Amino acid sequence: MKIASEKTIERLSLYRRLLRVAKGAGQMSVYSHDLAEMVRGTAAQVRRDLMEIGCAGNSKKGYDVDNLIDAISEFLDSDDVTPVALVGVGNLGRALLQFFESHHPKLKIVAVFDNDPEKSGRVIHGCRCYGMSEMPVVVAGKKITVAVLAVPVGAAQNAAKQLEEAGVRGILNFAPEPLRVGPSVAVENMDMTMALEKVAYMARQNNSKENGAK
Amino acid sequence: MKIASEKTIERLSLYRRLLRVAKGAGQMSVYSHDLAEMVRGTAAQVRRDLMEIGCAGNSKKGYDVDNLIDAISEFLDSDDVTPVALVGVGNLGRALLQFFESHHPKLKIVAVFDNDPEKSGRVIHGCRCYGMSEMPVVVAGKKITVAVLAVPVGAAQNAAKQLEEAGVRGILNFAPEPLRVGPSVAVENMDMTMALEKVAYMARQNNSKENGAK
DNA sequence: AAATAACCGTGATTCTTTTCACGTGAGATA
DNA sequence: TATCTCACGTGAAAAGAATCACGGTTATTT
Ligand SMILES: NC(=O)c1ccc[n+]([C@@H]2O[C@H](COP(=O)([O-])OP(=O)(O)OC[C@H]3O[C@@H](n4cnc5c(N)ncnc54)[C@H](O)[C@@H]3O)[C@@H](O)[C@H]2O)c1
Ligand SMILES: NC(=O)c1ccc[n+]([C@@H]2O[C@H](COP(=O)([O-])OP(=O)(O)OC[C@H]3O[C@@H](n4cnc5c(N)ncnc54)[C@H](O)[C@@H]3O)[C@@H](O)[C@H]2O)c1
Repeated sequence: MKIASEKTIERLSLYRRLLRVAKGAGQMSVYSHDLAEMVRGTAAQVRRDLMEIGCAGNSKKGYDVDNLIDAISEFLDSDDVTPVALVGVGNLGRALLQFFESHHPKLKIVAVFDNDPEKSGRVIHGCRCYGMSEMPVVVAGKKITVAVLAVPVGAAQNAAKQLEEAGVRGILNFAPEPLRVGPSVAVENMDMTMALEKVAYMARQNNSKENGAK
Repeated sequence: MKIASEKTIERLSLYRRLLRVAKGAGQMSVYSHDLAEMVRGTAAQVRRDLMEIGCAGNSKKGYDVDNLIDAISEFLDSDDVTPVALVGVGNLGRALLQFFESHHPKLKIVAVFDNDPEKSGRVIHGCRCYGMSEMPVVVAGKKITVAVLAVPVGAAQNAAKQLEEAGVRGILNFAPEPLRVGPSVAVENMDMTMALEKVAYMARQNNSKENGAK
């Protein structure tokens, strides 16, 4: 399968979600400009993204919603459910566990890890919690390749290392700290502190634009 | 003050955080390549970013850590503490509330809103919870311009509208749904579903790269 | 059946962001 | 003091992403 740019992948994920709600509302087909409007982008870009995954519409009815969803799914998803590990079951970890429990058909959290001995062995939201030392065998046993990392800052780098060694190839990192891992591990950072600082900055720009300051 | 690209702003936020830990470890100065290594970028880019905010180092000792932190802070932060609102105090909202309570000197959540009458009037993590109808007066009264949005999908667009009307100029949105707001409101999406799909995709790429499939 | 209109597919273009690479200057070395 | 080294500052080149714009196709209208 061809490879697409990260930006395109992000947008495809978005398109699919919006297409699903459109489908739920009974819509059978969409135009590129409809999709564009939904994601606040341009029609040309939508068409380009869809072209990347070799997806054709026709000129009078646009794209068939079902087709599109299937095409995007074939591109983004693996054929079977992808097992995911969660590391760190604190406030955020628990929220995430519950959130992903329901929201995704193809991504399933199948194991959680925590170094708190209180938690080891317990079942949280239907997931057995393992100690960190059990990671290699559990990860290998369940063929886990993707992990969500929600441990405190100081512990993130180390946990990432352990995950890498256990065979994980993609980490969604919530700790506000860049991870050092080998080139065969993809890391995506969800840095909320950064995000909030950014909106605060931009809000201030907007504000002073309004209030006179040229 | 000059305007910088969003990417630059993101990196500045990251630099500052890493500089603070370096400072905590007693380091007095850094070279551009040190910073670059920390953020997994290039030295040239670090220098360019710092140039943007008019920040000079000298050739033998690099950049002074204290100076840099101050320069970035002057650029990113407002002079006084920026008051922030949180809308939606569910699982995620509570975690965020607790998280930001401690972690940031210049951004402070000063009010939370929820439409659950159970929560109205209660104090959660030191924050008074208001009903949605009280938003206009509270936001105006506390001069809030930035909000964190953590309500369920169906409610996000509406809440965003209310925030906009109340005077908010920047929204950090956790609902997996693009918001339609006017051009004077900056929106930053924290779309975890998208992020997880993305790492899963990339992990799969990495995996098949390793296992033969050219 | 010809004309019209709307929208897709995509080469070419423009705009943005990143990287290169080299002149400069400050301290170390001899 | 002269030279050497190393990192900064930055114009120029390269790479990457978004937009433009137009030919082609398909349904509808006259
Ligand atoms: N809470 C939030 O809303 C929020 C927001 C943004 C970022 N974060 C980040 O997410 C991470 C987790 O936040 P949280 O609020 O859930 O923290 P938390 O303290 O509530 O939970 C951390 C969990 O990790 C476990 N843990 C600690 N050290 C560990 C280790 N070495 N190995 C394995 N597990 C370990 C703890 O037992 C605990 O269960 C932190 O890095 C935090 O900065 C949290
Ligand atoms: N929980 C997670 O880890 C997680 C992860 C990613 C994204 N999200 C998103 O964040 C949002 C919140 O998630 P959550 O898990 O905290 O949900 P939740 O159901 O636990 O909390 C939602 C809160 O919003 C309040 N609310 C509902 N309708 C409202 C309205 N119209 N106006 C004001 N408040 C209203 C509810 O009373 C509740 O307190 C959702 O959009 C979810 O998709 C959550």
